[in-house]
Parts: sequence; structure tokens; C-alpha cells
Amino acid sequence: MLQEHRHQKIEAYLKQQKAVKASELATLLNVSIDTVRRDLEVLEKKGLLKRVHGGAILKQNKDNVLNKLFNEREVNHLEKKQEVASLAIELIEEGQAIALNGGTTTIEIAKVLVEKFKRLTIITNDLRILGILGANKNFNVILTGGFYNPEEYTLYGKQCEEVLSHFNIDIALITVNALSIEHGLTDFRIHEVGVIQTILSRTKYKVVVADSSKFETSSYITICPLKNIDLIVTDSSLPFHIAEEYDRHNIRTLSPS
Amino acid sequence: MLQEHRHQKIEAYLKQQKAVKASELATLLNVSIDTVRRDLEVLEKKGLLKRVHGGAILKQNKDNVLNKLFNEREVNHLEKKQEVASLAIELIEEGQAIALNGGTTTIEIAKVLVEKFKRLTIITNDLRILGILGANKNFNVILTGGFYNPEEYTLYGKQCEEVLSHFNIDIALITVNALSIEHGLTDFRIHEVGVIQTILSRTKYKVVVADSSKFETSSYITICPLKNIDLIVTDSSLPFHIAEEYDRHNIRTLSPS
DNA sequence: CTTTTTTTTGCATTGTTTTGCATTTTTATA
DNA sequence: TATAAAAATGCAAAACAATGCAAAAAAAAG
Repeated sequence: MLQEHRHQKIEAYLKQQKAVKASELATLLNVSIDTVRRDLEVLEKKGLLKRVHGGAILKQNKDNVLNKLFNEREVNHLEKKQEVASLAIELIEEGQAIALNGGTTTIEIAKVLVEKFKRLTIITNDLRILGILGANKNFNVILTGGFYNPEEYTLYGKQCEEVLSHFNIDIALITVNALSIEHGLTDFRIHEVGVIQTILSRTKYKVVVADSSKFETSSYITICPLKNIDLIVTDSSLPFHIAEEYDRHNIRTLSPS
Repeated sequence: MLQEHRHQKIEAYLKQQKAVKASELATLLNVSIDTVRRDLEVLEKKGLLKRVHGGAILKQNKDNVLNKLFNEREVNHLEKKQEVASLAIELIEEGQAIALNGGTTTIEIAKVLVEKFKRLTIITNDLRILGILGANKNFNVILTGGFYNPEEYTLYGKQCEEVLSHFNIDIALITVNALSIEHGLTDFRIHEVGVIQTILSRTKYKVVVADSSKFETSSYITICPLKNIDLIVTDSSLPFHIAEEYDRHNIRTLSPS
């Protein structure tokens, strides 16, 4: 049996049973217990389960049902992202033109926007965001054009940036993979970097939305230094010493009071 | 057994089994495992499956945004549209740049394109077409930007036409709501009209794809006279007297022989 | 219909990943 | 703390994948 297939079977079995013994899976799947352990290790890294002595237990995410709609790269830190989203929309005023780039945090923002606002203009390169906001008649939703990245459900490239470059954006809510004082905003999504840079160049009020786990990490490609950013919105788990250090560097951060 | 036949068999088997071992396919199809691997490689590029160690697993994108757009409204004259689609793609050559506007006939064309071509550049304003072609690594798919029309799953407006206006299109396959000698191409989709006009202005070879039911009908908004069109592709049910009359007016039509 | 060209296929070689076993270390519980 | 069960670790065998190449099969050209 294929490894991936085995993983699917374990996942299905676990969802049903909530907890499984490794030895049980070994006989069930006709492989050695070592292989089962390695499988469980992989699935744990995906955030699907928690390994315990003897086997594993299902890690239930509250919003699993909701996440199913968007799926793929599993949404960890979901609750933190929701916290960030709720805080970030406080910065927005009715009628403004907003840019949201591609990412799971901005998706959470889009969900909150639908609830809280009557009239907005939103430009995005993320089809999942379009899916959330597009049906809403009160919002003016503009999708950038461009090449399609089916892994991320986003658009990128010359056409994308061309459309963006004709916009005057009141407030940009940007999500990136990593940020640090030393390296600034960084990301591994090679196509997304140009999009973010273009958005920033067209925006008056530049806001980065990032859950606390992204602070003081860095990724391969540099987007811009942190001094170019007006505000970083994060969640309540940001360690005090980091917040302090950012303050010392004159980088404004905002977390739930 | 022919390569294409083998690919179809693999596809069918995989859809049933969800996951297959390469060795299993080799015995099943009576070819070496190397050939199976090469087959899987091709099918992976088409976005149909994901290769894993030992074989491949079906890529079922049930719950992504784009696939949510499908079904819904049932298509009338589906068989006729498929007939038109199969005929229309005969006009296309490997490597060309093609424009497909929004509509159910162009959706059928997109489905056939995946099967028959290796390398194409396609620009469209229809998200359903993006859903069909987007996962295919062999195709360069460009989505126009613009405002989103959730009724039609299409994009329109200044941004949309701006992106289109930078393209040099080899062949445009245009679907409209109605066409007649007297009124030319007409449509009721107010936003789509501008998109079609822009596409036509950027295209060398202008082809209208229309099932026979659309002939000698008309709709509210005029797009252009028929003399601006190089060819109209239709199905086998077009009444002879209409075909004759179009001929008399020097309007070329093409239907299955 | 035959010859030439192109494509496809299977095989051999080499490199990589996965797996099960043996051994040591850790953990749970009496 | 003692003990058994489970987990981690290192390792070698097996399964699998990538590459280059030559023969075979199709397709194209004459």
C-alpha cells in the first residue's frame, strides 16, 4: 500500500476512533510498528494528531468544518489568525479602498469584513478571498489579473502588478511568511513578493498582519525593511520582550489589549 | 496499446481507486514500469494526479474555490455545445495564444483543450475556465483582472479590458448570446460586451462559437456586425437555408461535415 | 509502398527512499 | 525503584525513481 494512502487511512480511522494504538494500526495496515510510528510522526507534523505513549490522539480543530472549505496546507494557528483579523479591521473605515494580498490571515480578515462593513472597495490577488467577498453586493471587489498559482489560489506576475499599480489604496493589510528586525519582511512565495511590493507602493497606510509565531523568523526572499511599514497587527501571545524590542526600534505593533 | 488509450485507462482506474501503485498499473496495462512512470508524469502535468513514491494518488479538488463554481445552473444544448467545441479546436495550433470569453460554450472548449494540446497560452475572464485549465502545468493561463460578476463567474470592467489590451491574441473563440445578419453579434450580458469587443480588437483570427439555436436571434446590446468576424463555428443542426443565406452574405460558417 | 525521421519503449546503471530489525533509551505504572 | 511496554536510533536490505541509451514502433516523407 502507498504511503500516502496509508496516511489517509490512518487519518480516517483516527477521525472515527479519536484515539488509536500504534500496534493496532500495525496489524490493521499490515506494516511493522516502526512504519506506523514514522507515519504518525509525519501526521503529527501536519498538525492532524498528537502522538502519545502507545499511539496517537486526534487533534480536533474547532473550525475544522470551516477549514475544509479552504483546506490544503492545514491551517494551524487558526485562532490566533482570527484574533489578528478581529483587531485589524478596527483600523478600517467604511467606504475605504483596501488591499488584501494572498494568505490565510487575510482570508480570516475577509470573513470578518463581510460581517462588519457595509460599503468597501477591496482589491485582492487571492481567489479564496474573492470567494468570500464576491457574492456580497455591497462590496466593490476587484480581482487583479495575472498568472494563476493553483497551489496557493493566487494570481501573480506582470498583469497582476499592472492592475494594482493603477490603484490608490487607503489601507493595505499584508500577510507575509516571516518578519524580523534584522531581515524585515520576508517570504518564500516567490511570486507573492512582487505583488506585496506593488501593493505597498500604492498604499497610504501600510499594515502587516502577522500572528505572533511569525515574529523574529525569516524566510528566503526579502520584501522590505520593517521601517517601511506603518503598523504590525498581531495576537495576544506576542512575548513582551519582543514587543519591547520592536518599540525600541520605533516599529509600531498592535496586539489585543 | 496506444499511449492515449493507456492514459485514459489510468485515469479511469485512478478515479475509481483514488490511489494506485505503479507496479500494479504495469501488470494491468502490460507495459514496463518505466512506461507507467512516464505516463504518470504526463498526467501529473495535466493536474490530474500527484505522483508519490510507489505510484500516484488522485488529485481531487472537491473543495477548492474554483470547483465550487461548477454545476449549479444546468446547461441547455449541452451536446450541441460539445459538438461546436470539438470542431472549434481544430482551428487551434500547438503553442498559440488563445482568448476565451465567459460562457458555457467556451467552458466546453476548455475541457477539450486539456485533452488535445500540450502547450498553449490562454487568456480568459471566466473563473470556471480557470478552474478547468488552471491546474494544467502545460498551459500558460492568464486571468484578466477586474470587477467580479458572481452571477456569471466572470470578470469585467476597465481593469479587465486593460489587461486584455496588452495581449496579442492568435485566435479568439467568442461565445455570445445571439447573432443575426441584421443585428450582428448581440448579448444581454451588459458587462461582457466590452470584454468581447476588447478581445476582438486584439485578435488576428476572430472566431465565434455558437450552437445553431443562436442563429438569427438577437439580444439587447450590439457587439459588432458579422462582417468583422472571420468564422462562425456551429453544430450540425444549422438549417441549410440559414447556412446558405450566410454564405450569400459572405459570412463564413463551419459545421461538422 | 518503401525509406527516413521521429517518437516511444524497455533495459541497465546509479542514486534515493522506505522499510523492518536489532539495540539502546525513555516512559508509564505498579 | 523495578519492570514491561513503547519509542528512538542506527543500520542494512529491499523497493522505487532518475538517467542515459539502444532497439522497436509509429509517423512522415519520398
